[in-house]
Amino acid sequence: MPEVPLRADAARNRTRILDAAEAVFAELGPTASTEEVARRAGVAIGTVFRHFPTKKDLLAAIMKRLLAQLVADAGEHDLFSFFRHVVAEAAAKKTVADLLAAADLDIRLPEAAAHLRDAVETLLTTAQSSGAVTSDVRLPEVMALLVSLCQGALHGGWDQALQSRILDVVFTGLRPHS
Amino acid sequence: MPEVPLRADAARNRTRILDAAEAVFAELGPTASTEEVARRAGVAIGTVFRHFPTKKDLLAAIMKRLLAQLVADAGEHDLFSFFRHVVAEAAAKKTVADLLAAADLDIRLPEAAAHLRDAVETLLTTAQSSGAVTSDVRLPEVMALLVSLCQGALHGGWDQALQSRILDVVFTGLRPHS
Amino acid sequence: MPEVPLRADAARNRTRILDAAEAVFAELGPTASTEEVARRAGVAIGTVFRHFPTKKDLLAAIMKRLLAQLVADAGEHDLFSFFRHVVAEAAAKKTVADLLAAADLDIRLPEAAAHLRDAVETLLTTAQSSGAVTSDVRLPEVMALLVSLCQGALHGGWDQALQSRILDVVFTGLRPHS
Amino acid sequence: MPEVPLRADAARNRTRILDAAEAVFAELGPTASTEEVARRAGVAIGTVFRHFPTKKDLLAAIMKRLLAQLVADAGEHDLFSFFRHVVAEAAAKKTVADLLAAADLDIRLPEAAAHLRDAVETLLTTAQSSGAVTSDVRLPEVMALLVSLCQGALHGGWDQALQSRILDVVFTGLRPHS
DNA sequence: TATGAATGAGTATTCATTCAT
DNA sequence: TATGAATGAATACTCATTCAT
Repeated sequence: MPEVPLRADAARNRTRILDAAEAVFAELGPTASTEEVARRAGVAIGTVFRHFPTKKDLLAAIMKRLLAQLVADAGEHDLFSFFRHVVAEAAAKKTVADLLAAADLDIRLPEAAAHLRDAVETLLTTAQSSGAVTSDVRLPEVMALLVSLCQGALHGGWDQALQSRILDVVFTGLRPHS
Repeated sequence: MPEVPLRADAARNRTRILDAAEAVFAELGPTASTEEVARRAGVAIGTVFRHFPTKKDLLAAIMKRLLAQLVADAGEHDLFSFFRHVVAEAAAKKTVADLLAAADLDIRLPEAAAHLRDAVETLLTTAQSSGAVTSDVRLPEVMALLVSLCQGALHGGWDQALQSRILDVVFTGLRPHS
Repeated sequence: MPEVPLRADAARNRTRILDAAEAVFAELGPTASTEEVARRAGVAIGTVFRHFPTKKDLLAAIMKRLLAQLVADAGEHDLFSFFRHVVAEAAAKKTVADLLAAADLDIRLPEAAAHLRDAVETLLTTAQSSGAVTSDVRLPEVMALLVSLCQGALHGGWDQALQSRILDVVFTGLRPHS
Repeated sequence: MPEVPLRADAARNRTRILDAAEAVFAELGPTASTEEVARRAGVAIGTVFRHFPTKKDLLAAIMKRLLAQLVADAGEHDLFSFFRHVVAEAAAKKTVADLLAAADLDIRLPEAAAHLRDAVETLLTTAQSSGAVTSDVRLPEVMALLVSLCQGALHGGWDQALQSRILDVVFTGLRPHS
């Protein structure tokens, strides 16, 4: 939702660049070169910098988009299935986790981060109301576990079965216990 | 434990460099320059490269030492307190988590990684025998949770209380449940 | 005085751009970006390049206009007051001096330069006839002194009083001496 | 006179680089690329930046050396012949004038600039004592005239004879007048 | 004719690594 | 063996200029 609507071609390039950047940083980590992003997007380097004046801006834009997507996804999940979904995404896209965790996320993207927190809070409250999750836990530790698991999934190369068993441990920890 | 024993001064330099590198990478992340490591170690850059022909080698050496330390620490802990210990270390030293998680850890340091796995396996078996941990869980998910929490601690800036609540969720998930 | 008369709006843009360029280069020096000129003129970058196909052309056009203005001013001055006027302008507008001095001025703007020379020659002749200036000096050194003082004023940041004392030395040098 | 004496090879390179830089900037102006300086000096680009961490530092170093040379030269001249000498140098080396005039000279090289001012002051005082220069003029205007003439010589492409006639005007202006 | 997005060569600077002293 | 100067590839970013809309 850009403040000034872009020309059609500019908008198309913006998207292309974001897509390419997401892929490149997912594959090669955040030290990948902007030149590589341009190459993969099929545009000249200047075009990348016209859209994102700084590499940091480019990274921030990716984060923003990813977080917004997660927030949108939250609507179709309960807390546990949202965990599964996010962790699966993280395993696939390096960036999800890297960026979820970016130290300065709150600094650079306070709104986007807050939205995600809100979405998870809703899921948590619902889950607690329905008795699926113990009322002992609060939002911060739930967010922290989500982030941790993403990071783990990212670096760990877990297979499907293992991922499941890991999440089961955490879910058990979140359920009400006598 | 070098195969050919080093001259005393060379050995001293090796240690100095490792110490400096640990500190530098902990502070500035793995993109910190080798030059900075040399400066902090009080040796010339050439000396660093004589001992560790590659930056990767230097990073690997740090990992190896850190893992060895963790293995040694394992002896004085039960599974839960070991979790607490490792996570606390990770929060303090960027490197612990970064390196625990390094994708190519198994590839580059297969032995060191195996040793840590063995140590955790011992703790796990003991914990299961004593009934502290459910016999449902197996080593891989325990390792994965440990790694995930380290990563989370690293990037999350958790305070003491939050860290405690997070671990409680996981511990509950690991305990036997009716 | 374009050879083909411009449409009214095009002419207006041309002037706007020249005004903006003069201001921008005066403030930021000749390394200021053409984009900044466009911004300040309130036109798109393409418009600047349509009117002045090259940055050099834009600079040349400014020079031309400035020189023409100086020539016009000459009519209202004697040699000494003209010196004062030009030097004061130079102190105010970086460009006057920079451009007066541009190495390729004669090459790129032979006519405009010749006109200025003519104007100064008239002033000089008049001054010599009236006995205000020694008949020993000739046009080239007078022009050279004028250019030098402009350059000096430009870079020197002279205050009013100093500027006066500097000019006094030169004027004394130009006056008839027993 | 570096604080820490350099290794012989490093010192040799430092000089080479300064020489090359002086030539390059003289020819192509201060926008010439550092790469060109390296090429002309016969060293790799990294070497230039090891010696002068910033392009500004390199320019400052040239200035410093040039100013020091001028100060040294002052000892062998009276005021008028010093003027001649400096102006002749400026005509030959773009840099002398450019740098003499550098807006931030006082900011970046206060000592070097002060030394030159001192040297000229000595020459001026002597000239005034001997009656060669009027006691009306003071140091600031003398410095300003020197700088202006350098700038003029730099950009003007004056031939020998013209240079002489220009200086004669200024010298006449400086002499005692009835 | 005006717009402003796209191009791409060019520039300062960094840093792992090599090698002469 | 240690030193630290030299190397040079790599990288983020700029800006004059072109061209599709």
